[in-house]
Amino acid sequence: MGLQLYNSLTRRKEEFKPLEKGKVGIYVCGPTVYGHAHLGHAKSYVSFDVLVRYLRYLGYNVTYVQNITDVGHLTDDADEGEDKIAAAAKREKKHPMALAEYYTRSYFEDMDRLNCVRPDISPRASGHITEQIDLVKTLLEKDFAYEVNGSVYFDVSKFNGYGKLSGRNIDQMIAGARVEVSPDKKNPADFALWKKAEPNHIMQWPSPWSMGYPGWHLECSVMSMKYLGKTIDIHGGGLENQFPHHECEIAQSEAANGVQFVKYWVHNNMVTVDGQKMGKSLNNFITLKQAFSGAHERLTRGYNPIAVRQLILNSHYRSPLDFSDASLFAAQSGYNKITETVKALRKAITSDTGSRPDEQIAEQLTQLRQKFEAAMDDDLNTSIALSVMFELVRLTQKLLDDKNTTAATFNLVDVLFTRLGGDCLGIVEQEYPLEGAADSELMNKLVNVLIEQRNEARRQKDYTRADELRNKLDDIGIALEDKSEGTTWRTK
RNA sequence: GGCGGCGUAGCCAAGAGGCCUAAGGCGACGGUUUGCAAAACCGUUAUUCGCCGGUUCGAAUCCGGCCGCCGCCUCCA
Repeated sequence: MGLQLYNSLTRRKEEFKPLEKGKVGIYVCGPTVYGHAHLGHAKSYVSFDVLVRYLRYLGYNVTYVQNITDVGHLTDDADEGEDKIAAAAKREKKHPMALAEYYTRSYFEDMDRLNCVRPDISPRASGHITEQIDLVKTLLEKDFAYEVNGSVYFDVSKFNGYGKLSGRNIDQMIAGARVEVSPDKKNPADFALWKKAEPNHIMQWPSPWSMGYPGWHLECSVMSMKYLGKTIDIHGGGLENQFPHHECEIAQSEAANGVQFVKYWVHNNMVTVDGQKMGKSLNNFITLKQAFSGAHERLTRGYNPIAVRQLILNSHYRSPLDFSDASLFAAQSGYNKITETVKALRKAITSDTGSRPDEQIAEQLTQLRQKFEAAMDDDLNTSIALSVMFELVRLTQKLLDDKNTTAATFNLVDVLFTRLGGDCLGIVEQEYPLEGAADSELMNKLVNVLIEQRNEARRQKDYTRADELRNKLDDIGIALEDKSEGTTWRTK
């Protein structure tokens, strides 16, 4: 069957076929870096990360491009308003480029923690001004655009495919327009390709029309073309960008090149927090740093970034996802279960090279792998893929209880955890640091001193003392577990 | 006003005409284990898929109506 992807352009699942055999070019709309990344970014970029990972698992040579928007994205509608970066820079009293750099780093940091693979290319809009000017020139030459007072607009009426992605028609939108239309525009749906800057605007560049800056939609077209070609395999982004952003990208790209811009449009759905749209005014706006640390009044604790990732993968990328403390808590428990199982499994793998894997188990593992792949092939059904991981957890625990399980069998199981849970889903790590996550060896030694004290008390049958030690550690978030091979600890 | 989505157990969430007397996770409860716990394991937890009607031999899945929730259309991932 092969990978089926839901294509927003055709509104149905289609078999994925790359333009060039064995190779995939994918462009994903990146963040506008004027603030820390939030839960919405997490859902979006984890979803596309899994797509990229799965394409690579299938053997494709993937080029993953994700832009960084550091200029041109306005705070207001109808191409009026301020530049988001400029506005935030003023607020934080920073140079716009310093602000963009700061939040770009913050973004990568958060994405790293979510275990998202870095894009192959992370182009900045501000680094592609000349290319953007060139595209505007082409559109003017081909009469798809017009200049007014130093600004250039795309003439939507000249491009008859406008609306094909979002299923809208221009007349409808004019009727429903709630915004005061710029007097410069011929048609309310026209959008800015180049904006003339006010003299005090820091970010401005010379162009044939004015000192100014590019319109927001332009950067994606330009950078997509530059790094992946005039027609690309996959373009991803959030559903809210389907209109107008992606619609505008299609218009300007196809008008300029005369060929199809994108073969498969993939859109992921939005998040809500406690059942409502996430917004600063609702006090439910949660950044990733807050989710990881727990520093938000809606959260009772901090959550492991991979647990956040796992929660995202628990539902389908095209379904909306509601974040709540309860859903995060549930994901954290599930994440712990998988992680602890993998750790125990890896501990059980010895250097015994002579053993052979159990054939029945090998057969079961093959079936699990097939179920996983079938789920992922079906438009990335990560919910089922994740359930396979839990089936694997149960099987592993059974094998761990069985003294006859060979090292070779454990190895086979680990291969599945590593390939499916690790490479594809990104929830199983290659290596886990010391017991207790990010803690130092010193910490480990320290806790072991206390464990030794408690075990001494237990030997003396002084259970009051033993329980007191355990409770005190529990209070500071360290859980002790007495196992047949000794007492272990982990952070909660 | 225009466009779209959703409503499945206490909670999250798959399933999209017969394999469903409905995956998986969380939680809860009972058991095994334990000094007691924890973790792990075993078992229980929806005869039913918002409501009402229809199509069909057969519907959670298709159609119609109603109710409820949400999103986009304006910056957002």
